[in-house]
Amino acid sequence: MTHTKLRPPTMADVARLAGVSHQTVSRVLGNHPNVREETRARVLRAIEEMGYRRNSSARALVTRRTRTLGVVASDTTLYGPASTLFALEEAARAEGYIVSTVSLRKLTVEELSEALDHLSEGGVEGVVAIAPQRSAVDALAELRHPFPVVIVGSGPGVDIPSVSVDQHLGGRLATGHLLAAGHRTVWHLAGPEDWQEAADRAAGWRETLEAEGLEPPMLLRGDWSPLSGYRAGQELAGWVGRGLTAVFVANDQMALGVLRALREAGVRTPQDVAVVGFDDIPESEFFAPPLTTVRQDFSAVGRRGIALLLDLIEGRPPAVTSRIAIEPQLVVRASTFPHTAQSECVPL
Amino acid sequence: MTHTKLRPPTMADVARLAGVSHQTVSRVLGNHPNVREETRARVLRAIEEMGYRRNSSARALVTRRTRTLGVVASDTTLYGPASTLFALEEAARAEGYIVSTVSLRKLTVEELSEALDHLSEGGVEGVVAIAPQRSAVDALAELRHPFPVVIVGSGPGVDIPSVSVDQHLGGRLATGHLLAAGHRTVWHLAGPEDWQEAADRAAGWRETLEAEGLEPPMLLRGDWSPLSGYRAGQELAGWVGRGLTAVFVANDQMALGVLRALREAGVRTPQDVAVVGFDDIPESEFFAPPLTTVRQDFSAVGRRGIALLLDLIEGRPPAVTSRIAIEPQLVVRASTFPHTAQSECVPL
DNA sequence: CGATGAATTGTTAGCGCTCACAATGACCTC
DNA sequence: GAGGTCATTGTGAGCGCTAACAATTCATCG
Repeated sequence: MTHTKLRPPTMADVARLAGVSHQTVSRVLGNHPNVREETRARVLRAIEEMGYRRNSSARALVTRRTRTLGVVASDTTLYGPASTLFALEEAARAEGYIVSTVSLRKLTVEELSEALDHLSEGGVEGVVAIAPQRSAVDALAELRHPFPVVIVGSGPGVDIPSVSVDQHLGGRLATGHLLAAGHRTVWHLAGPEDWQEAADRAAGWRETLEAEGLEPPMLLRGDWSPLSGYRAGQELAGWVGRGLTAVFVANDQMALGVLRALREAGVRTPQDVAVVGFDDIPESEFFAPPLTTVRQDFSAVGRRGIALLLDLIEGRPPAVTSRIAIEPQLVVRASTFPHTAQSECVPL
Repeated sequence: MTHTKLRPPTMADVARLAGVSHQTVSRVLGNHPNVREETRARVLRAIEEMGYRRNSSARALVTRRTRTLGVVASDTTLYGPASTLFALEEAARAEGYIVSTVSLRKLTVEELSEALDHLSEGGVEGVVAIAPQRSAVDALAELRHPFPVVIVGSGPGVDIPSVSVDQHLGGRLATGHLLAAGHRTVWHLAGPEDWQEAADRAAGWRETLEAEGLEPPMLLRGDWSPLSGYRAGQELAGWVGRGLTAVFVANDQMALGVLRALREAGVRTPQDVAVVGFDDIPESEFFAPPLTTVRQDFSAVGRRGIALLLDLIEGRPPAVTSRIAIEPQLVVRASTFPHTAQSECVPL
């Protein structure tokens, strides 16, 4: 542990010790080719000896590059946002960028505006916003900011570059799977109205039913929490025996609540009602019963998001398009097939 | 959206437009008292008009303060680390600091060393390490770094300032609760050996039993995952009828796996075996049955961690002590009392 | 009415680094 | 051996800001 309050050594100090000019030290640090091997070694020794580290502020001042990206997120203790955050940081670090994060409790215009200001003070070169609500996207579109912004987690909406998972396809996969299993229709417990993902999943569900000439049953809404799923589950339990045999729930946490409500109502899963979730959180495999769900590749979202943002920062034309959609994947478990006792993905 | 590639306006540009010196602009921005009201207004108008923002690098260079803190974490998609991360960022932002994060997959010496280097390049003034493994703490103690480091999540260990929840107390609370409910003894499924938290929880469990003159039963180990809990649960099921009526599981995710294994083995919870978890993840309330568990105040950990780090950075003597422990809290649900159908904390 | 001090504003000097360019010297070529 | 090339190193300027000090203005008072 070495943290003296004295002024840390500068490049000039190192240069003096190594008997060269400060510029030569800079060249060594910058891996400039034209430095004699012996000189380089001497400089490196001096750096080591003094415990020298380049002053990032001075460097940033002259290069006009802070190599720092910002991320704005909310609900970061939930699996989805947490995974996205992780993926973004990892991808950014691989490109040599630092990531500064702001985690909001709510994505209101005021909070978003403050967050962007805060990050701006931190000197970020660009920002990724994990903004799954449409209202947040709209707010973002209105805000002025001196750097490029990429949205992650909301599909096409306003005119801001975005990366997201193809939620519509996810909804089709889930619904199609249930129909293929022989169910006459599929009910849906959706997420909050304002969420783009919720809307897209619901749209995928509705269109799949309509493509089969089926009239979609009443749509229920939750707020992503297990509690809201539990309440919806109680309502759903009342429809068992009146045509309800399959439910597509818009996320795994709500599905957990639904499973509990059904269980408490004496409804068996999957014999009486099959349930499909969305997200594939690590716990899903161990629910009662293990949950069939739709897995999203957050890592890909993170990589694409960072790549897109860097394109924008560098002024390059964005790689392919600036509206990137990533394919989700169905994971079948016991909550839809009574005889699939275990996961098909991670066999026990 | 305003991000031109032209050089952004400088303080001098603003000064020219406002008809003052750049220093006066600096004074306005710094809320210096001795600026005439009319001048201040003129400067603010010019700032507004040009969309001026202070260059943080130039500022940091001269003040020698980046107002940036670093956080190193791993397993950030898990509830505990994610909550801690969130709390740390929120606390730091409240103090006007930016937070740069590095999320590692494993806390090896190499990864930690690279992480600290990376953050150092980012110019952090100090770092909070969410390092629950003892090996990580040891590694941290050996690493040289030019800024103070605070550890969060590992109790007293090496000579590094730390903030953590009193895991030992948590273990006592859980075990005491089961004994008070009339169980003759309590089994324990612990976390990985290397984790300080796991060791502390196990120690609390063991000492509570020993204080009652009881010989602690065989200790089982998992890796925090539901899968490892499931496997341990299968083993535990074999001991039912041979003195096993209560299990204290070191986290909620493993408890989920235990519950599933018991259920599959035809063992009822809590009638045959009572189960207590640890963490109080949002899902716990909806497990089958709802899980009695120990809740940790991550928000307090975050605030205290940041406060401690800032004390160190400012060179102040740390507020009280540099070994802070925060009290956890028992949350009783149906997995220990058959007749408590619902949570006592969040009534449905 | 000129002196006194407080309020307000301006001037100058770096912070530590990179960039552009200049200088040096070794080594060729004709 | 004069001129040219290349590799290597040094010099000077300036990035945009704040801190210290200097200068100016203005109200106040003996």
